[in-house]
Amino acid sequence: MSSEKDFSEIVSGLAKKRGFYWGPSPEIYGGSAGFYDLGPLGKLLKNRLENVIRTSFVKANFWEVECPTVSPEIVWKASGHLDGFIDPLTKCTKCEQVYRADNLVEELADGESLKGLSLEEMTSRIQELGIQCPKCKSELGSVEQYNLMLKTTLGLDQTAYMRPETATSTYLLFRRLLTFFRDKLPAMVFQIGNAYRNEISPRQGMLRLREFTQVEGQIFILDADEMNWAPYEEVKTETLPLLTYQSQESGSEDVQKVALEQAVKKGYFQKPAYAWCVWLAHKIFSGMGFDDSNMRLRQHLPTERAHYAADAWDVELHTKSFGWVECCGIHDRGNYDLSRHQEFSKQKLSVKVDKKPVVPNVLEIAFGVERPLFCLIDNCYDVNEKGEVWLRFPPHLAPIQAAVFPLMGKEELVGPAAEIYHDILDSGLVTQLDQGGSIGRRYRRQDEIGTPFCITVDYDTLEDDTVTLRERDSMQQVRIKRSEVVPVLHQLVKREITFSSLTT
RNA sequence: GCGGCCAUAGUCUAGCCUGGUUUAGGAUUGAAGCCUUCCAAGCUUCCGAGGCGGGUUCAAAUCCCGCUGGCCGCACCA
Repeated sequence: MSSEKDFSEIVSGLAKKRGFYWGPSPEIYGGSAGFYDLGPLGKLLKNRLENVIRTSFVKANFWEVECPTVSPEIVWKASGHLDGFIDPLTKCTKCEQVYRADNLVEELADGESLKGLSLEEMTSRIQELGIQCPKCKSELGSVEQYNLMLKTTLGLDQTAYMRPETATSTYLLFRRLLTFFRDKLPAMVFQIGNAYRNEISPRQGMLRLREFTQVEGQIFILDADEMNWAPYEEVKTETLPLLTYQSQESGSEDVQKVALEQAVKKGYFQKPAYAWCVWLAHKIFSGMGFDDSNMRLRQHLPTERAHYAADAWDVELHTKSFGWVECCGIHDRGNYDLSRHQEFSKQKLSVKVDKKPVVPNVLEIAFGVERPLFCLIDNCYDVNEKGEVWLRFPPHLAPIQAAVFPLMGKEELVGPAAEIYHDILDSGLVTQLDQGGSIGRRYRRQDEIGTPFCITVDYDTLEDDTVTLRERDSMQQVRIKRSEVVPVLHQLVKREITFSSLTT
């Protein structure tokens, strides 16, 4: 087995070679870290993941919205991103090493903290404490803020920011949504769209991007409903692969399969509605091709979680490139966001409960699409001792679902192959017609981009109207009637039948 | 952002140290053709490269500097 670093390069090499993703973009100008282009196959794959996500949310009674990616400064003032999500940085005046001012103080001065101080106060506090650059013992410069939002300007002079999360833009719709949902809570909406973070130094390719597609599902919900949640009752006997904070503190990475209701009983989840959100996140990731052998739900340690959060869990996926990768957060945001926007916008963002105004809580499922996209390619990568490569995508996620070949490039075989190709295309599947090179080479090409099924037209086809259907993973073939090609492919892709059922 | 290492066709790589011998070599992929009745077969032909910008020199892929990007370590990842 190759080292972890080597493997991520193998994955990226294949992705680049076969048109999954390219970068950093713009490549012909040298590229900017944290930006990638999706090639034709990568875009198909991403669309398939987004379709799974969209379908899962819709089936769970969420409604989709889309908001602008740019909002004026006040929005981010209210959300807390402008003041709260800055990093106070200080730079050594001599060696130019940059430090997080708050971390540096907590580390070097016992019991001291910069929490709640202004930038000027932080600077003078560091001087008072006599803190110097740990590296070269020189004086540190003044504390400055580094905001992770990308700044822009609307019109001539209105300051605005690219959204660092889609969630905030969804919250701004609360009054409209309340009307749409006819004043009834809970209200469930989701958004799939781009978000932007001006990372100081993006690394690890597709895992840390400055522009990425975010998915965020929101439930606007009242206290009482959080504890009494009908959808939870329907799934509470299902099990989830949990890694609790207690096991982590005891140094264990062992996942326990725990039924949802057991997890609530044991206090891993405080609220049934939150537990259901964790279940839904797990279900969405299962649909995206990950199973419990490479997925776990990890509870945040008490030190990691925000002070107001009773429950805090992540979905993590295991990769051969980077080990466990954090891919999704399930958050109990309380009523912080709506309260803040109510305060800043002077608009009423409450509902009446027992004749009193109450600002609802928000439960959130949040993740980026590019991370599971990368993890799926990583997980599906397979290579044999001859160096032949397979991407073993589940059929419903494969960019190209079926390829059609004439056994040889003869006119009498190419004609029928082209007809079958068009039939498959018309039926709504993505397919490819390939007559270049030997038949073996063409099978291999499709293996390498993860096409689960290939159809080959040979001389028997001209006699008895049958074709061979070849499965990627087993490399087995079966003859089926030409008229069955389209329906059989659809059944295979939807996993209604297995390939082996055709061979008996 | 700091330190170390690095950057040659789509991909992997040779040459660089010791400047001229190179029309930058190979493998693989890709395209066209021949052959071929099912798993990267064979033969022929073809496409395709020293990141960007400066400097040194008669001459730079080769030496030097800057930028950009990558990897590793540190920091960062709300």
